[in-house]
Amino acid sequence: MGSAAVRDRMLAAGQRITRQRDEVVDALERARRPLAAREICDAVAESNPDVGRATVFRTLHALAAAGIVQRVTLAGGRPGYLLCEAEGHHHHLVCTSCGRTIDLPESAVTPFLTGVEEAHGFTVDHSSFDVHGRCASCR
Amino acid sequence: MGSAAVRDRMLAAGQRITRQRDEVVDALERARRPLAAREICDAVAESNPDVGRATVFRTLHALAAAGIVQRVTLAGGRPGYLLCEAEGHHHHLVCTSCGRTIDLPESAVTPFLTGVEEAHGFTVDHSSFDVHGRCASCR
DNA sequence: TGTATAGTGATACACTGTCTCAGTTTCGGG
DNA sequence: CCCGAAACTGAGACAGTGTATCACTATACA
Ligand SMILES: [Zn+2]
Ligand SMILES: [Zn+2]
Ligand SMILES: [Zn+2]
Ligand SMILES: [Zn+2]
Repeated sequence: MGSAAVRDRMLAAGQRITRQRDEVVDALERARRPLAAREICDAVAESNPDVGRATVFRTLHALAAAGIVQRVTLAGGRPGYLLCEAEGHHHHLVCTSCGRTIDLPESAVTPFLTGVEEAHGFTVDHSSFDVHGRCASCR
Repeated sequence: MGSAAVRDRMLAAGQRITRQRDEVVDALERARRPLAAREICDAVAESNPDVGRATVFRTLHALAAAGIVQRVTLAGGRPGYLLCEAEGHHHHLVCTSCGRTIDLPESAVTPFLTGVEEAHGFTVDHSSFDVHGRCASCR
């Protein structure tokens, strides 16, 4: 696994460390930007052609459940997977130019959601924001 | 077309009114909640089995371009299509219990996005929020 | 009514994702 | 270090989403 922290979080979630999961994490670490499922399959197949597609999806699911990977929406509306330093659920700004992402601190999001809940009598269970644009270095 | 307003907006966008597009709008009007592409295809096929799948997708694209239909994310992450009273791009709260949606006024969203832009030197081109939870009447 | 052009249906294709099932691997305990 | 329960895997089938092509048709507008 990429790091001991990642390893521990997988084990803590009752999940096992396998060769295949290593490959998926490695692919995401090398990219340092969100990848489409297809890109992950291709990257993994390059170092180990025997890894099945189903395993890649299962791994992404397991990594997301452990809070290691976040599912984001790429420009064009297609889903992508992102390996994050930050732990737990959070939101991202996605640069349409360089493809990199910026973590959005929860402190910026919580007041907004609270306001929405109060204004509409709505209880938020889950939220995910797709914010696309240009990062500071791409302007 | 469902209403004269919808008809005019299609024409204003250089788009034509066809029997097939009528069926799609009717299906969405009857549902009064976001529908998956598959559900729309099924509903349309019920009243006119000769409408092709490709046409349904093209119609949804055309309706979205005219601001008549909004693409939202259903519980489970699957895409859905919603016929909105409100014109133009806006965001929604989606109730995981009854499936209905609540329009989020831009006045609630703009300050949040402006704050994000200022805090990160980011220029927002497009945003879409998936907010799932329970509406006032489902609690 | 005529006509430029937008729209259509069939079909093929690519991507995302789930499920099953028999066989394999991992991890923790003894 | 070995064992076994349980997690994991690969293959393959299946379903949904969405785009592209192309010959044909219908619409809007003058
Ligand atoms: Zn992140
Ligand atoms: Zn950038
Ligand atoms: Zn709306
Ligand atoms: Zn509700």
